Formats: sequence, C-alpha cells, structure tokens
Amino acid sequence: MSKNEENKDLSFDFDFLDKLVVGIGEVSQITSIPTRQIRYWEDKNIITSLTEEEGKNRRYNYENIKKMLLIKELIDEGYTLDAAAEKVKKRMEMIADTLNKLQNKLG
Amino acid sequence: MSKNEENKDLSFDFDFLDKLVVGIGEVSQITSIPTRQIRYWEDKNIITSLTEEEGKNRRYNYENIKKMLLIKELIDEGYTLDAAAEKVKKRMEMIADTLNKLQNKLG
DNA sequence: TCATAAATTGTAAATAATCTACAATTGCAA
DNA sequence: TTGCAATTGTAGATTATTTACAATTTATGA
Repeated sequence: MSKNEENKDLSFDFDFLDKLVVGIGEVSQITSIPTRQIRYWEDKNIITSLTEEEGKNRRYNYENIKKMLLIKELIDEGYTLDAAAEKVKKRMEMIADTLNKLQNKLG
Repeated sequence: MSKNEENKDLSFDFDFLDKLVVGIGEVSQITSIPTRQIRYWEDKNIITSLTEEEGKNRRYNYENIKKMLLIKELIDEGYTLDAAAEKVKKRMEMIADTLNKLQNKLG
C-alpha cells in the first residue's frame, strides 16, 4: 500500500474526531476517571459537556475528553484541581488552534 | 507554535482511537445511521460490537464505526447490504493494517 | 493538633436510553 | 404477484444515568 493510500485511510480521522460524541460511561472507560468524579468536575465548572437539557444524559466531545485527560495528568503530578484547570486552559487553546488549522487544510 | 508542538498535541490521537468506545446512541449520532438499523446489521453479522454479555448495552470501537460509515457510503451508491459488506471487508483489512503500523511506530 | 476548606465518594429514587423479541412494512426483481 | 432483502415499529423488561443530599477523606495554615 502506498504512502498516499495510507493517508487516505486516516485523513478522515480529523473529520471523525470533529463529529465524535461520547456518553459519560464510555468517557470513564476511556480515561479511567470515575463517572462520579467527572460529574463533580462539571459541577465545579472545571470541565463542560455538550448536554443541552438538564436531566438528559451528558455528552462529551473530543475536546472535553482531552481536557479531562490533561487535568488528570496534572493532578497525578501533584497539582490541585483548580491549578490543573488553570494550566490546562492554555494548552486547550493551542489544541483547538491546531485542530482548526487542520480542519481548514482539509475543508 | 512550532510544527513539532503541533504534532505533540495530536500524536496522542492514535492512542485515543485505540481506547475509544462508544454506545449505540452516539454511534447513531456520529454516523447518521438509525440505532434500529445498526442492530439489524449486527443481527445479520454484517458488523460486530464489543459487547460481551447479552442484555448489556452495545459498545463499539473505532474500527466498528469506520466500517459502518463505509457500508453506508456503498449502500448510498447503490450496493446491496451484502455486497457492500463484502467490499468493505477488504478495505477494513487495509485500515487495520495501517493502524497497526502506526501503533508500532508510536509504541 | 485542630479547624477549615478542598476534593472525593456513597447512594436512593426518578428518569433516560437501550435491550430483546415478535411483527409489520417497504422496495425491488423474477 | 410472489418472494426475498431490507428496514421499521413497538411493548415490556432491563441497564445506565440523572439529581440531590450527605458523608468521608485529604491537604493546609493557624
């Protein structure tokens, strides 16, 4: 398989990540963060979800999940929750920026 | 931001795709394939899910979802379900192969 | 050490989402 | 119009998630 064909197989993935939505149970499975803790972080406005109406199940996108993973890393390193959230904010801006550039290239 | 930092932001994504699991409702939202149809395809063994015990909620990984999207495309082009499944099988092998290569590079 | 706040965890009762199974409907080709 | 492929509908049971209130654990400064 040529280099080009490989790329074709995976060039779709940014589009995929863009459309991705995941429930809280699966996020927990992916990140190893308990659902209880995810809800707690959301209550504290450390993270956000896509959920529109209250009472409905929470939905998260790629960016949300990425943020959780970064916060988890920093907490493991010894940061407090608030400090981790602050530090991650900047990094998230870079990630969003990178994704935007890639989407522009592909779009 | 340098090219290298961009890559660092996203080099994680193959690892992410590897861990990704999604419920049937979200798969439906991502692919625009009704849940009823997803279950039908699974009944017919056109696609598979990760679900271990019956009665529990279905879980799908990246490969499963990718396959559904490819089948959907072919059906829209006029293929029958069985013909689409057959054609997609080969393509899925290439995709799995590509992902394996990437994982080896990263691991 | 003790008080206080931060962070996490537990759980009951209600609701949302999904499950299976049986059946009906639609579309198309012989 | 018959037969098969493909899809869709839905009832009743089950699984997963929701909110809300409370308890527990952990870190920190006086």
